[in-house]
Amino acid sequence: MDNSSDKKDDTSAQKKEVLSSLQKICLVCGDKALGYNFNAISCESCKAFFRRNALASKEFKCPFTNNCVITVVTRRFCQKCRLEKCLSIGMVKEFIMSEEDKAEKRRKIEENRARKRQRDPDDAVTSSKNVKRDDEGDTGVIPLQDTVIQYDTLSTTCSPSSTVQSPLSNDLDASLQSPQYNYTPSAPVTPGTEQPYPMKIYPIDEKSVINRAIYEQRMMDSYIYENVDSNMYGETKQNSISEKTAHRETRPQHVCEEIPSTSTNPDVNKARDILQDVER
Amino acid sequence: MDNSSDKKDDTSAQKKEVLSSLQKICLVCGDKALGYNFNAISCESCKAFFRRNALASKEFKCPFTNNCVITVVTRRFCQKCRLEKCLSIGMVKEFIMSEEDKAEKRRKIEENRARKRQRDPDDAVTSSKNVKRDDEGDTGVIPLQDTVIQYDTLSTTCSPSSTVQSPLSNDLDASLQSPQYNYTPSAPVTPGTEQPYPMKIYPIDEKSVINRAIYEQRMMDSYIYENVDSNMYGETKQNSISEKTAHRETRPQHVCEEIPSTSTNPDVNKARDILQDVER
DNA sequence: GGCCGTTCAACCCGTTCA
DNA sequence: TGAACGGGTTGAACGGCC
Ligand SMILES: [Zn+2]
Ligand SMILES: [Zn+2]
Ligand SMILES: [Zn+2]
Ligand SMILES: [Zn+2]
Repeated sequence: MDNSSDKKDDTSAQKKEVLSSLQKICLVCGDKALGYNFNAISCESCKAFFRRNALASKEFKCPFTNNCVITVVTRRFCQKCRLEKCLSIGMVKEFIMSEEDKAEKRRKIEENRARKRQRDPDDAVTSSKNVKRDDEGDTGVIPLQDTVIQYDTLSTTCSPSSTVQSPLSNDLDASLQSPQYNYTPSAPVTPGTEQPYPMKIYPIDEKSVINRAIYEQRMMDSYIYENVDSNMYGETKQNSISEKTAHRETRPQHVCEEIPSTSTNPDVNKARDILQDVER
Repeated sequence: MDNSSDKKDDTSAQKKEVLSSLQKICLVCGDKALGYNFNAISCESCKAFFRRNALASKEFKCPFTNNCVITVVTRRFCQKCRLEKCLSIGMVKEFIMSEEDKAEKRRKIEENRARKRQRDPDDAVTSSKNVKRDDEGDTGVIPLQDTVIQYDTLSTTCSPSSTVQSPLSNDLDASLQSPQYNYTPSAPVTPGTEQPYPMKIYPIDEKSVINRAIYEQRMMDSYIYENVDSNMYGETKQNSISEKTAHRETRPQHVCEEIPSTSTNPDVNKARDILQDVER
């Protein structure tokens, strides 16, 4: 069908194109993907799905074998398996902004807007998102539309076990015994500021550590593509592309930019631990 | 300037539109349909009928010869044949919410309502006004979305809520590819030790129907992919603004959607035949 | 340009009521 | 029984920071 791309004339541009097209497939459902979302190549819908459901405290249930094949068509049919697949292909729920993060972001945006408006008063536009109604005795200055909602409150109970293990780490280790993973037990990880988080929410520090780990994971993505591919994620399309070996050097860099830089802690070991924890 | 693809896109869009208008016909009775219900294009009445009766344990009896032609007029006359037709054209009774699910949903709605009430204790419905200022005149009024938050804190067990879940793919996979998969009704394979649905047992024949639907679905899948692949995945990118109606193409879903005219599913073909008959 | 969150219309499931 | 409706979920499009 794609006769246009038949010519594989080693133009690196072309190669790259093929490569990129290969990677533009959601690892969850096979739909078209634009890039990474929460650390995995995924489509817009799976991105939204993951963001909406991964932090929910409730657990979906699949009345069958917890093995539903997720495709662009069937993805809506079983939330449980879809979410599980999201996790198994490497989406990281810790990357979802917490309520606080979101609030802060909103605040920042508002700030910027205000600044800009001040600079160009004539062009005033929408702006203020939360106007406070006076008729109600609201105490705080909090944006009213999103109540706090602690998703993690209580109920850590779930996830007792079962579920599939993330193939990612396993495959990683197995397929390429990366020497870079020789970690040594040390890791002080300065506790420093203690976060009053009641539970599962990772303090900033830890989060950045996770990011670090994620970075590594990403580095491995290309390998996964090469080795695992069709057999692992089962029947996602026919896929067939033969020149897999060609795409070695996927994605240039841009990996590090995600790291918030709040903490420069090079503690990869810990990161890995946490990551595995997370994956579990 | 890829006008060629443009044209193709156009054509395809057009075709799709025609198709979609054609498909707004209930596959069961020929009445006007609004969309999919329980995985098949069907009218409101057949939807209600199916929901009410598909899970009923009692058997209907055909007053005639089990061969009733179901039309918008005759659909009331024989429940037996109507239900059968529903199943044969691809409606899936597993998509009907279980009692448990419904209760959960009700509870959730109630919860949301309460929360909202609490937030806006004063009157309701002030949103009649659409403040859609674009240019200027910063009114200070904000859109104030009334959609609510997604993750509600603590719902314990969750459930599928509105979207249907179905193991379809799984079953499909199993039954189509591994014949050894002999699903025994007694063991729905619930990892959870507790009893899921009170009546989650699927008789064999029913299952085959599901599988057939799923098979169709999968066929559809590849069909869609082929079609979409070139024009949409190829250069969708910006896609430009254009009409809103144009976007619908990414959503191919469901079983017998755009089956051209030759379907691999005899039932659907038959349904279509009958349908045409009916229309006459 | 990548990747977050946000928005909103469409979809589809259940409920209600005549 | 079926038309009308309420509402949760989904996903495309978009805004915005980096
Ligand atoms: Zn996806
Ligand atoms: Zn499932
Ligand atoms: Zn009908
Ligand atoms: Zn009959």
